[in-house]
Amino acid sequence: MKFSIEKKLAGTLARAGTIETANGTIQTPAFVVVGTKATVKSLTSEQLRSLNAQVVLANTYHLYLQPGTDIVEQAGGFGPFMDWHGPTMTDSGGFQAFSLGAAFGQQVSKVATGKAPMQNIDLEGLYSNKSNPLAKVTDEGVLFKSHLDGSKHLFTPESSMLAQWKLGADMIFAFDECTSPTAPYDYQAKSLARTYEWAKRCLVHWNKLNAESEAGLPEKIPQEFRRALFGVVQGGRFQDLREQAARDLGSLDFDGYGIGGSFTKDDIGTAVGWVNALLPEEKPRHLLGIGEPIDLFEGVQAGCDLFDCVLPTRIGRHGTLYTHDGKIHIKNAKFVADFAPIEDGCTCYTCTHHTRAYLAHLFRGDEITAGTLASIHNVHFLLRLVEKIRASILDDTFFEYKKEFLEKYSR
RNA sequence: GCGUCGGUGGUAGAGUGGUCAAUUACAUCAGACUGUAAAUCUGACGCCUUCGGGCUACGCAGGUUCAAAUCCUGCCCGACGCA
Repeated sequence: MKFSIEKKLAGTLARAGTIETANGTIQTPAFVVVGTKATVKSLTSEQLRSLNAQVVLANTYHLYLQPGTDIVEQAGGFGPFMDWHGPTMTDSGGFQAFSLGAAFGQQVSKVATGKAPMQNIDLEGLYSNKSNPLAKVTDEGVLFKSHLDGSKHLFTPESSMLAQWKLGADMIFAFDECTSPTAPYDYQAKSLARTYEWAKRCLVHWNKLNAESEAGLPEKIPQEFRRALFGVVQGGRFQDLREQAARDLGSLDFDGYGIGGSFTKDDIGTAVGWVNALLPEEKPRHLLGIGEPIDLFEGVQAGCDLFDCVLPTRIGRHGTLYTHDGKIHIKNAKFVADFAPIEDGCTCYTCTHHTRAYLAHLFRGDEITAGTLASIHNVHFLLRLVEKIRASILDDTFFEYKKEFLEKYSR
């Protein structure tokens, strides 16, 4: 992998650039579509190509459990397995330490909502084993109970590197602990220290795997074809922890950085800015799991190059669609006889072929095509949005575009 | 015509003297979802309310009872059986 910065936006941390990989080039900032189990839910790889998706991210935990990393390796990696031949990424399984651990059975997500996210949460319950979670974090690694069959599996930095090696992505993430936005300072600090130790172990093991695979080769693999390892910055909502993590990880020889973990809706841009101000400028930064339109503007402005998010496909499947005037719930009664497209002027397949009334009908009838058509529209919406953000950096109209978009979107 | 069974909220279908404005499911109306335990989950769902409660309701009309969706009588309607 090779990252080049094409243009920096004056007065901000934002930049536009390119990431070259063995499987193609990514224009950044870029929105990475999430294909957890080597499929973007409800979409075929052909549809991803039609949408001009640039890069797909799969998940180590899910593919390790099913069908198993060896099967994926035999297929040539998760990209070829799913007939996706562009750039790829895999997440390390670290997020599942959160979603199957502290978040299990709680109504917390990685982005806390509300003005006082630390209140009204049962911390006692969160950090005891009351909710009987499927993941338990120790210094050695994370002990998972499979959500599929209850079987137990230990993920360590080393096993995650090996699994990701087999999954074959161009860019992979270090194994980290994604903490809850409700976790108190003491826990965040303790977890951060652990994630730092894990980061070093990941680096060592990843280098070992690479060295072994290159041993028999006549010459060294050129940088752009080498597979990349991204370190993951944690630290919750605390400035000192975030900055410490950025300095510590920034001094290690990672190819790029992921920014993970906890935020509140209001501090995404701020907290990310703390981090990116300290991370090495010449390496790409991926804001993990973030993808509301507003967050994308904030993240870019704060210096992020890559974003991934399940929202477009998840909320799409559940009947919520993006428009430039804000989100709409297509199942609402007012759309049953609305024969306009989801959004006038939208060039996606769904909008150029189908009406709101048809979508409303498919959703009400529980037809699986509803999820597909909605996902096509939502993914198209976010991909085009980030493309426009990129263009606005290149021609110095970022702030005008941001203002124009947000005024309409959040009106 | 006789006999049997049955008529419950938008639908299906529980309940068979008080704890019933009535289990549940579906439908309906809304909401949530940010490195996917997610084609998922949550709330509302007779009318009114100062949120204490009040009112009207289980085919219709009467009756028994302190109390009826639940028991009795008549009527109307439906299914099946016998003529």
